[in-house]
Amino acid sequence: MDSSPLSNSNTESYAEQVVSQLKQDILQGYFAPNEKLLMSRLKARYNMGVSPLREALSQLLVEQLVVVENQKGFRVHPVSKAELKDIYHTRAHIESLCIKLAIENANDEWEGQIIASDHRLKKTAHLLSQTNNLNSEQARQQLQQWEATHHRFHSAITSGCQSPALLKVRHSLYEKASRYRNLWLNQYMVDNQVFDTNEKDHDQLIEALLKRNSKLACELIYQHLLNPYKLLQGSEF
Amino acid sequence: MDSSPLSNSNTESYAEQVVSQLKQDILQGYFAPNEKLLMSRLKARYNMGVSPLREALSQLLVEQLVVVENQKGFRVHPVSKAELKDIYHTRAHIESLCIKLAIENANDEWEGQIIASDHRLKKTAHLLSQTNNLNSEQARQQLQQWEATHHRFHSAITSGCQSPALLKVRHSLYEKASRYRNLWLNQYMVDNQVFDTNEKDHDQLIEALLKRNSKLACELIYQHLLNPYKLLQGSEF
DNA sequence: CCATCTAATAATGTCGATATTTTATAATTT
DNA sequence: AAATTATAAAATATCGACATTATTAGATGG
Repeated sequence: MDSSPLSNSNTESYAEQVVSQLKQDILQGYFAPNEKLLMSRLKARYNMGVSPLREALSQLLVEQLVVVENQKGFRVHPVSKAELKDIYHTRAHIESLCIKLAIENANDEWEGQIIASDHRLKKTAHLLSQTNNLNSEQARQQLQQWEATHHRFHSAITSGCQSPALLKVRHSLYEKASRYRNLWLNQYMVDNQVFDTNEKDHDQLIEALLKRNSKLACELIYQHLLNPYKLLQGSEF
Repeated sequence: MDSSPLSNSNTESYAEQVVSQLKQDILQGYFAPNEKLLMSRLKARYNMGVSPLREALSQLLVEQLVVVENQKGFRVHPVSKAELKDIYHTRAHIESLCIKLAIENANDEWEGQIIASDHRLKKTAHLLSQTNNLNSEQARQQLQQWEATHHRFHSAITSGCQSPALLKVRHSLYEKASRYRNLWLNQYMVDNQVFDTNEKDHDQLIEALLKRNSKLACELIYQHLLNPYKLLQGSEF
């Protein structure tokens, strides 16, 4: 038995470690879309040989975060307006489906998690609203915190669908959508108006959820998830 | 330019080749669920070194066809009744969604593909109905042919949704469902009754599609895709 | 000056070797 | 005899090296 509660005693392989790092670096835009991923550079950055790197890239290949061409190595998956649209709309459909199923399985535990994560999110948003300069380093961190909390709120709702397969799809689409957000969302697009709208959306959604109004909840989440898309749509890149 | 019409002049890497072979071997049950995938054995079977094999396995890891534990190597992904249920139901939901969107985008080209692939499928089924012994080698091949044609029919319908992301999800779920079919479907479960029911399902579905009756079509496809699940549900394994 | 061919340089994909860890087997103790 | 420990065998994860292929830079010719 293991004394430390959350530690998984068996160590992670290099390949497993580098998957999450590489993924972060692609999602957050450290590597630009379509950028060639030189093995020499990756070896230096992550301090390991080619074998674990290629295994990690093979995984990201399936997740469509990188592309490969034989004898020409790996590149970061390109971005396009068409893919942006596809990802955001598919994600909206999928999460809508999650919510429909979650309402069918609704129980007290589920409701509790929603209320709790909504509360946490409101607190984080409140903190952010008091930050004057949204370009400061402090604000950057708080925004990231808000993002994480926001995601946890949505996860709390969708996890009620009780379908690992569907949740895995949802998560994959969330990641890809977040990449476009990180790449294309200009700083000045995020203002207090956005957070206000978000909070209103959530309040409406929660009301529909608690009333088990499936149709309305699905429609609300669908529109809610398309909000960032509408902002991104006009972006140049 | 390339003279031979379909040849992609750049050769496939070993890793790319072995992905599809390994996948086939897992989906068709050559490797049993949970079976340990010894590198020595894989090297001998596919005639290559560990590097391309590990890269291929890394891809199948993301597709949840294998699992890995550090320092203990790869195993075939286990099966369970819970996963069987999840996969089949999620697949039914996803394909239902595909059809809803396809009807929204409906056009003549789409209708044509449906009619054509339905025709091909009926011919294949007719051939099969004339085969007496369903256990013969000939029948086995015809059944596989029917499966492929059946899949093409459904692909023709769903491709109308025009969403690469959604279709990718659908395909992944199809593969995983086919694994359970191959592993658990007893020979004697497939009889002419099954094919008759299938044909009736399809006729109803096509009628709903052509009439743009989205609600009905979604309900029909959902039930249609759960048919094999109902058979498999009771299987021992 | 631009295009084409050639030489060099660099990067890729794969293999074999190695250190480490796990598993199987034998020996020892209670 | 069962359980524990020690030993041997096997398997894994990673690295460095090599052959092959792609890319770049330079030279040649139009």
